Amino acid sequence: MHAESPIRVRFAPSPTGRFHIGGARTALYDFLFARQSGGQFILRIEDTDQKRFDPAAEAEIVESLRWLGMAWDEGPDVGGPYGPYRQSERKESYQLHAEQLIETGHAYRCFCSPERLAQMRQGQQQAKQPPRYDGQCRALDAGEVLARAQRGEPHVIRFKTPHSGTTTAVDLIRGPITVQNADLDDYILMKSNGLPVYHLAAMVDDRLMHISHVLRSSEWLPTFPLHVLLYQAFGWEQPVWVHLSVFLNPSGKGKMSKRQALDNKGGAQTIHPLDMRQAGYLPEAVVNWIALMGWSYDDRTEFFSMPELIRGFSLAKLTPSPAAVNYTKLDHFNGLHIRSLSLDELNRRLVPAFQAAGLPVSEASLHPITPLIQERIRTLEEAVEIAGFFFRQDVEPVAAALLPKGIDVPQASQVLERAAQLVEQTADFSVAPLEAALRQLADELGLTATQFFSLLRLAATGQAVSPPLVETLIVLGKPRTIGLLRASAHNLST
RNA sequence: GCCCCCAUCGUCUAGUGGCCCAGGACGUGGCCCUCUCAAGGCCAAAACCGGGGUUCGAAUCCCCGUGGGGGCACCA
Repeated sequence: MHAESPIRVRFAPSPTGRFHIGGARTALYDFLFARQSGGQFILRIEDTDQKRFDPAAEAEIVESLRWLGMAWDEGPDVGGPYGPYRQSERKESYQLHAEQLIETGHAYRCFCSPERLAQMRQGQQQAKQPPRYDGQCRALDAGEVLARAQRGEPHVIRFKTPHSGTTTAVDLIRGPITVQNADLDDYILMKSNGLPVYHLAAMVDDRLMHISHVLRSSEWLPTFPLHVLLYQAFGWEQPVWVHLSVFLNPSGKGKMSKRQALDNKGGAQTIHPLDMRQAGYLPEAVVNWIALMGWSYDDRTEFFSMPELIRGFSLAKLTPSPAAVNYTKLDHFNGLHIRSLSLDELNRRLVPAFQAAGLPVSEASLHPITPLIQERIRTLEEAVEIAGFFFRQDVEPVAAALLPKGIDVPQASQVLERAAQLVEQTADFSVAPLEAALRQLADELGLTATQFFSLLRLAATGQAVSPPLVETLIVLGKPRTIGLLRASAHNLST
């Protein structure tokens, strides 16, 4: 806890499933804190559970963090001075530390079978007792233990939790938390397969990797005292502990989970960063959004770029209460970030969205369209909805049933023909003159601008909603505009 | 059942004893702008969980309730 010691933080996910925004936020706070303090951000993979291990999960973690713009200084792929950075590759270290605990009287070997433990737990639950190890192996004779172990009898190593007294664990944002040691269990530290459990592995690694601040989910609060006890048993100085609040479902009821997030209709509500990428969200927006769930800067500033977050982040402004995920706010941030992008940058990011929809778009062909839609879209996906017609050859002619109020079929046909003629005769096909000419024509025809432009919009785009019409016609070009207007005029006259 | 954490508008939050009959943002409603849709501008409704203390004074401190969340695995 020395102020002078270098700041080192780690994000230590377990590769057991899809990577979600809860993990992303923990990583983000780690990253921000490390960057602003000139410290190191370390990625450590906690893969000690063979049963739940999923090789695809580590790839998703890496890909997600990269997409979100968080680079780590040490990790399984880049190495570092305290590697390896995968716990499955650090077995010996855990074994050594467990042995040390046994030697110092802080741990013991337990030969109880999983079956016996299950039975014991069941009995305790029926008797409305808290399920805890009954300590049968705790006082085993040293000679017997040695003999059984040497014989190869399967066993685990348990922490010898004090039966009396209290333990105080200090969380940076919650203050001291004191518990009765009697309420704690003799937790398993090493499984019978020789692999450590989180409690041992994480503490040993944090120590060996010189982690100065531990930022982790508040799911660890219940076993926080055990972790402190472990540090004390080893005689180590503790890091600064920071437990981050959990994310709740949008309803505020229950911990955020995949199932409930997907239950909400609307489809776009995913908790996975990579799905957000696919749905047309900007990494800048996702980062901005998750940064503000559990942390705040002041009483008014909400828009942040990554550099601004690095500058403004502070552990002191973290909040301890759980936060319900709010997707409309994500949309809002995405809109803000889309509008803050340069035209060229937005253009570049828009191309893949159109291509994913099967439209033949290039950066060059999209270039004149991007400025027309920048302030109209909230996701990159929406760009396809609003401007996809530019690249489609199958725009439907106006149907009689869709005509704007106050215009009948013969009149509509006539208006479109007149508009086509006007376009044909316009020498200077640019915004100001074309708009002036069109408005004059609307006037001559006795139509309001809304009626007139609505009709043209339908004919030129096949949509009731589009970018500004005059600009749209210019991008479409003279021949295509004339063709589209006449196609509808013709369609309505037959 | 036991243990732990949390508690300000619907949601995210500001607030660390007087600046607060509580500020911002999203969303919602209205108005303006306007060729549609947006964007933008203006306005509005909307909260200190309850009860006891402490104090000249409490959203802020303490206690008790209540509510919500988390945990109680040879998972992390």
